[in-house]
Amino acid sequence: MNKINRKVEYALIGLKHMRGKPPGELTTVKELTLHYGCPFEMTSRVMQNLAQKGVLRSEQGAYGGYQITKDLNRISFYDLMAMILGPMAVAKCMHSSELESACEIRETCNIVSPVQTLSRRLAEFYRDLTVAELLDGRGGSTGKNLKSSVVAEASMMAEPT
Amino acid sequence: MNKINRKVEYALIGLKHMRGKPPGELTTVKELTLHYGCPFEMTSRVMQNLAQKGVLRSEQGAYGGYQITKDLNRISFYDLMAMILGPMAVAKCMHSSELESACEIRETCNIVSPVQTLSRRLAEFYRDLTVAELLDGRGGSTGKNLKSSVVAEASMMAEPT
DNA sequence: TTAAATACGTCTATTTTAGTCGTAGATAGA
DNA sequence: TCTATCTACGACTAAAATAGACGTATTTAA
Ligand code: SF4
Ligand code: SF4
Repeated sequence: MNKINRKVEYALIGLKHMRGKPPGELTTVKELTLHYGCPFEMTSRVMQNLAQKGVLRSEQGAYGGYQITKDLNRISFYDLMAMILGPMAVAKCMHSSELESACEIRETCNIVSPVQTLSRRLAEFYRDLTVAELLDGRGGSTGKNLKSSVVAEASMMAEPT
Repeated sequence: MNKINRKVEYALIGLKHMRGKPPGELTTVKELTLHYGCPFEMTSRVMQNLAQKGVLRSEQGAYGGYQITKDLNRISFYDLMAMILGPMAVAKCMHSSELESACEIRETCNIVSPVQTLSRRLAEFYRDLTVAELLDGRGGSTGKNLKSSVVAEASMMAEPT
């Protein structure tokens, strides 16, 4: 459950790879597929997305490739996901302005407010986490959780049978 | 993206419904399907899961039904999801003890550590959020985000084209 | 004895995600 | 100018996860 999207992983792989390079040096998609075994077309598409959003600069033609142009400290993980997957919608009844794609239960639903709460807080969480923070690995713990021992009780449980 | 699981929604619907009742009064699945239009079999299964985990008490036979037995303040949203969906695995390479279901990229992957970081922090987030807190709607904001204006910059963007 | 409920294994349909194919366009260098 | 090598992108197919249905057994109050 709650699996991270594969495209987003490829984005992280690419960004991590490019970060370790001297400034100005380009990276081709082929290079990424050879190093990490990620599928060419998909990775290519992801890089194109990031280029469109201004995170990368693309250079076409022979000896072309991609290059990071934006400070990864200024890009939240939320942004990264949104660039690749579009805006986050935690449930069917959100962002569905009109009738289209709305939830068939919505009229009688008693948890719209809770779900909106969840959506808000989850977005907050993702926006608060920068891509640089993630890639640099200094994400041990928020330290915020010293008070949560009250909740930990029921946490050990197996898969539903 | 990041859509909440439907079964979990049905669980919340059921719990919210039962919370509004006088103690001792039972709730049938049929009652839930009539009130909220959620599918009978699925909702039934979800309630069975919650009963097995001790959140609900089930009474069989005619005039049977379900009843909340555990303090929802002591159940994290993480727990609720885990009861219904099993343990959270943010990526293929996690919790896959042996060769089975492991990521085909794992040997060369350069982002295992970042992904583990994400996993840890996300679990922390979900464990820190109680079901009661969610259902009662007092989940405005964590107030923790006053420092995140630096990140908000790139947040307005449309779907990938 | 019966009606109404939970319990649960298995199956099918739908939706989402992952990955491929084919082609067009840019550019450095021979 | 021609070619190798790259990005750009629309459309398509395959695989996996999610959502839901069916069938049947068991429990229990009336
Ligand atoms: S169930 Fe309620 S909350 Fe979930 S999508 Fe439908 S309406 Fe929104
Ligand atoms: S890509 Fe890297 S992080 Fe993601 S699953 Fe495979 S190994 Fe784990």
